[in-house]
Amino acid sequence: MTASIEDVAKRAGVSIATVSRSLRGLPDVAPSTRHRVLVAARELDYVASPFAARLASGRTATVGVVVPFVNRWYYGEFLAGAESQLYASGFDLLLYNLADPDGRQRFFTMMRVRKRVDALLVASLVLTDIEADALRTLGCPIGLLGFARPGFHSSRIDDTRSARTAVEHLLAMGHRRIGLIGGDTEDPMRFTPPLHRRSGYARALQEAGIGYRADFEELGYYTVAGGEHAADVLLDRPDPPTALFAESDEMAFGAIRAIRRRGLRVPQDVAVIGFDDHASAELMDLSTIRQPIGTQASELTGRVLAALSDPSAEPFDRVVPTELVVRGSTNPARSVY
Amino acid sequence: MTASIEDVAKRAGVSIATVSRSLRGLPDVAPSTRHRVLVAARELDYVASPFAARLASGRTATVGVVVPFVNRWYYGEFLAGAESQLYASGFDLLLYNLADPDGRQRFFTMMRVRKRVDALLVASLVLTDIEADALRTLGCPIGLLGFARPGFHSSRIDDTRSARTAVEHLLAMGHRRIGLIGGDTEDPMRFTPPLHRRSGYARALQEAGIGYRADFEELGYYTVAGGEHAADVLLDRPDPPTALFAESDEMAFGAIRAIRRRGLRVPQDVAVIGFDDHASAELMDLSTIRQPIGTQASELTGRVLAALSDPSAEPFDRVVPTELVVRGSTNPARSVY
DNA sequence: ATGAAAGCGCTAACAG
DNA sequence: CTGTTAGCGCTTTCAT
Repeated sequence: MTASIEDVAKRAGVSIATVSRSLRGLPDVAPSTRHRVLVAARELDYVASPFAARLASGRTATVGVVVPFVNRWYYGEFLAGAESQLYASGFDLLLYNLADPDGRQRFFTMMRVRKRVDALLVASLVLTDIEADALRTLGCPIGLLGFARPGFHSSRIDDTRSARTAVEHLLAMGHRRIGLIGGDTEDPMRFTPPLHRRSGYARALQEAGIGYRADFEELGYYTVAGGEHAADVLLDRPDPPTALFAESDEMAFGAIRAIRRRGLRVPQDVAVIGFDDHASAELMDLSTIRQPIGTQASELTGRVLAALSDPSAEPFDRVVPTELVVRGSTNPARSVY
Repeated sequence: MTASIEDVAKRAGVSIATVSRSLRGLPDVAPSTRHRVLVAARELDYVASPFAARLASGRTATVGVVVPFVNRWYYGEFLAGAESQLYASGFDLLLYNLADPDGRQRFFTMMRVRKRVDALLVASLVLTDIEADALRTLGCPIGLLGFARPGFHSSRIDDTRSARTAVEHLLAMGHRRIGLIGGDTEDPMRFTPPLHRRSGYARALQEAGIGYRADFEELGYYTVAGGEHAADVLLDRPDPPTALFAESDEMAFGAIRAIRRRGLRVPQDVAVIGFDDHASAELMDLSTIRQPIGTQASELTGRVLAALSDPSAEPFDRVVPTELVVRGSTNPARSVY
């Protein structure tokens, strides 16, 4: 088998306790001793067994990361941010992909994470009380991406304010009939965004003195196909909207497609604004709200790791700013085509 | 603290060995005894400490998954496939995102995976001999996604054959001047695809009796922006191509954009075909080669897990079929707009 | 500054 | 079928 701490101890002529101290960079080791240990370890190509260390120390040096869908752009970005920081800090990253309501249920009832992680990062889930309780029983710091909840750390954007900004931009471009393509607030996966983005939309209209019209709202289910269908429905109205606000870029892409398929032009006939600044938004020349996922990911990860060293640390809730990005889908002057 | 195996043993009035057997479903336990143990465990809300079990058994019940970029569509799909299978099989998934050449180097020199996994899944990396050796020292089954290598398991598509199919489609549509937007075969991240997709392109032209033209080949670096620039260069030639084969859909998206920005139409003025069947390919109405990532992921994961129970299992190399998907970017009759 | 020794919470022979 | 007993390879007091 591979070398153990005892082999290193023998070779360096010290006790295993000293090897442990030396290798972990603990104080109270004579420089010369440490050097000897380091050399011996290198010569034996020694790596400490993480499991033995975890069992003995009670720390797992592992952080669990829970995402609704690994294969969606947004969560990929989040993972990239979290991973690099965790790796650099010496933590292992245990991935949990919920994938669907079943997977979500399985995750929260089995709680396989138990005894496996020092901390947990959870992305974009509107937790039920039961789920929140399940997480609390882990007894470890937990970071929430996208929404706040008492007792948890969080990093997020102001969805309401940002949605309002998007709609205000449409208003500023002269639109008065503005449709909404949203998510299902009753969706079994219960995402965060739909709730607040929708109210931001409503607020902007209200402040502009425009009455809310239920027939200008349609579900797009946060997918391209859903957005396409929603736009079709909205544009079939007798008095169709001249602009559409989609709660996600994916839905906006679908909307653009629906508009073009009707032989209409974006933005001259119908303007479209999305939300997220998806990697393809620039390609689609889509105006949108840019949110810094990397920033949210690293701040969240950083604070959760900090909470590990200082458990008395205040739970924090960071709201990072978003930015309106105007492209050709709302302003013909900006069109790249 | 939380309940340990001893607490369960006491409560059930048996030895810890019996608890261990009962909970793991091992044979040679009286049904009544097992039942008593199960009840006691449930009452105490007991979960075995994975680290203690790993230390004692030598098995980690963990699989490492290495991807070049978590935040790219292709790897998200791969992860989704691998995760669901690993989770279902009771394995933890340790994620490693290389992100850039530095990260890659760090991964292969530090080899932090050592002593942490029972098996490893590696996506799309053309391994150097040194890297391959580093992996071999892990002494565990290793599955490669996207390319084969002696001593490793693999699941992949036939890139050469598929690229040929793509170009043959262009030829069938009457094109004779076909440009290539490819990846850098000298790229520090050393992806698999560029090598073979390029040769498939060359082969198709050759068989059609069309000479290879170096000035019809341009690097797109597997990004949208790169594809856009490459298309611009190609279309600036005195005698520009009438069709473009991009080695990835992302590059094809960029190419389409470049074409439209010149006021030209796809496919009437310049046809475009990509590769992958990216989630946005349908949206962009892009003809492409569809490859079943989910199938590759699950077959690879399955075989690697099988190798765990039967280490003498033959290394396997599975080539899964791809499919030409014709859309509006090569055939106006298929256009959805 | 260093070592001895007692665990950490399991699994895996080996008895019986 | 069940219990006893060694470890697994570390970390962590507590001495010295």
